[in-house]
Amino acid sequence: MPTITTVARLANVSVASASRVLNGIRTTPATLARVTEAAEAVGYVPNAAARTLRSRRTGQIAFAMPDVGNPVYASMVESIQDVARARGLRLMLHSTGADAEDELAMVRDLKHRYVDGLILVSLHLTDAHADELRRAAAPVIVIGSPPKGTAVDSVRPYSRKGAAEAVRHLHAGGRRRIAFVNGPQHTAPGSSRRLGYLDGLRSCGVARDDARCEVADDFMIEPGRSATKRLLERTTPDAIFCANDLLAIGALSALREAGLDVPGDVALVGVDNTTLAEVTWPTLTSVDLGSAERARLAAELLFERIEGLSGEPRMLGVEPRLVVRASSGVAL
Amino acid sequence: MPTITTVARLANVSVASASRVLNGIRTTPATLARVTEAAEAVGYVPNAAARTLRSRRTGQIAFAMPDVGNPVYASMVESIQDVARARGLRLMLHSTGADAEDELAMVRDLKHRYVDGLILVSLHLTDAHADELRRAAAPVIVIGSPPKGTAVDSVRPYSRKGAAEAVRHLHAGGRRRIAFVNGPQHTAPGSSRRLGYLDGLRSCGVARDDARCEVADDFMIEPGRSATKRLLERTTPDAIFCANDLLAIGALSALREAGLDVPGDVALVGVDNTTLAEVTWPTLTSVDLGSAERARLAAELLFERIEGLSGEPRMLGVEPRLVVRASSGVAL
DNA sequence: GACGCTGCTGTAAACGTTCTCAGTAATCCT
DNA sequence: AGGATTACTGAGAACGTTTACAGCAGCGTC
Repeated sequence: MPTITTVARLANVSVASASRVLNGIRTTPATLARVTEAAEAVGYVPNAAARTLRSRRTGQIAFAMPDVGNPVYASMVESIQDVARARGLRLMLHSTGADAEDELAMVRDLKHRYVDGLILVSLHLTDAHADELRRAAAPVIVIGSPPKGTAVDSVRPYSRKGAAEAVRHLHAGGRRRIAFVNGPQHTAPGSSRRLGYLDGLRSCGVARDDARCEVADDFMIEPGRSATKRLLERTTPDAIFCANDLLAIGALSALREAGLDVPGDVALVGVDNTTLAEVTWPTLTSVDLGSAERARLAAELLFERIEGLSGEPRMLGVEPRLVVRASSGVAL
Repeated sequence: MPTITTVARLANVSVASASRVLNGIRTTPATLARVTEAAEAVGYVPNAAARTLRSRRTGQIAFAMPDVGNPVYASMVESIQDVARARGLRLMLHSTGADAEDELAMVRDLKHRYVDGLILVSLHLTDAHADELRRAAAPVIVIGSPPKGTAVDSVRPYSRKGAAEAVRHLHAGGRRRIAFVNGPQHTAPGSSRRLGYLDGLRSCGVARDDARCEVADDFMIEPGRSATKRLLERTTPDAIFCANDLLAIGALSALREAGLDVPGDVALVGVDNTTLAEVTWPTLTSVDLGSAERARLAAELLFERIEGLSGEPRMLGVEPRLVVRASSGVAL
């Protein structure tokens, strides 16, 4: 494998000169030509480890998310990859399984300095996170809602607002018995979507009825299905707001099994506006929390930090947007 | 940032001894204790670049696929990540957009030695690929069908067989006008699924009718939709076999627009058995080509090569499996 | 008691870059 | 023409590890 020394020797210059040419620092046309030619001739490619060791830049960033299989995160990966590619950076992926310990390990691992920074999606940021984030060895951007006072850049969704909007949309469509299928309530999305649901009811003047709320074990299809079944055993809603699209898809199948028509008997709204929402039948009305956009912003915040920007932690948000499709039964 | 020198100094030993302890090479209990303690005390973490530079191992592998957004690849990522994590390796992701030049660049980039190996999903392996793969700087495993004689380990799907099986399934369900919506034919999946479709017809004794074949620009939903529309303009099939699930989902929406019932009027079968297949209505019968399994195998082949295994290129395959759901209109 | 082992340890080289610094050649100005 | 300035080059240190090698105890053997 040719090294820069090989090139220098062949071009009859010092390694320093070779390095300069290879890094685009201006030199005499003669040396430039000789080095370029030599590098070309031996097929020289700089060694990433050596370069990193010396320059303290890896040219890599990491993205850690709960689950690669979830289309929301897939879309985030896509966004980040776009930005990264534009800057010539490589993207390292890590699926944490929403495990706090694993998330923490990820932050701690930054000490190895194998990446220049990290974008972390966490559903539930604990004090331990805040602690670890404070002494992180490289810039970290959190996608999610860190508790007040956590010294970290973050990009958050306005879940609560979006959820309320969804409820109002259902109400405007004439629904009065609006149920709620949530994911785990101790997570940030779980708790804020619940608050949003309640906000929505309140702003429509509908009394809250806890019998209409059900919690699934996880933000996934199958848990959504069984939660909806439990819900239907004790109440007959004319609409269900689900805390994300996967839950909504589960609900769809439970409703279908129960012989209920969507949106005829029960209207349905999800959250996240994943690609799945266009694929179901009926197509799924969903609150777009701007995942792709949030990921893009996170990537850009990260790059600024990597470039050396210092200063107060920044907190960005992306406005929710209701995407109306067939499942909510409201004409456009 | 503490380095191994810091630790050595604090423990009052040489860096060599510190290194040995840190790498689990046996020493005197006394030094072991002193070094471990010192490392603990200063929060020492070895520097990845330095370690890589010296040991020529990065502890990273790369996975390059056409498109992160496609659930097939997402499931592959998941599989690979599982295996990688079990071995303490990190996973680098790259989305090529199915661009041959980008794929080649990926292989060439191995010369930078920032990963120990690469798993490459390519839809269309050219001679240029074969060439580049031969002189790859690190082990590469291809998921796909490299042309005969390409010196590379590969894990391939039996698309042709799977496609034929799908056609026979439709025929067994009483369908006689079985159409085919394919993706780009110059790709490996495109051509082999086409051959499989023809095999299937032949083995059922149904005459081939090119008017029933349509080609979409890409293996995606929207192209599938418009291809199906074109198809319906000139013929009235009672079944459509689509070259993958995304095309099938597009077909579903075109059929619905045309007022045709699935599976009543037209039966539908896709390929890949993605998570989407369970989400559509009706649920989608699909040929499972074992993506997750193929990815897992690829990862394992790769690790063996990284461990230093040499020898003839190996070629693995995974048997297809038809997963019957509602869209094909055949009782289970 | 001398000798050869065995088992640790420390010194120092190596991995492949980048970059500071000093030196030299070329150019400019007066 | 001579000094000041500029433009480029080369030597060599540094980045943080791992590891070959030599040194040196302590030990058992004859």
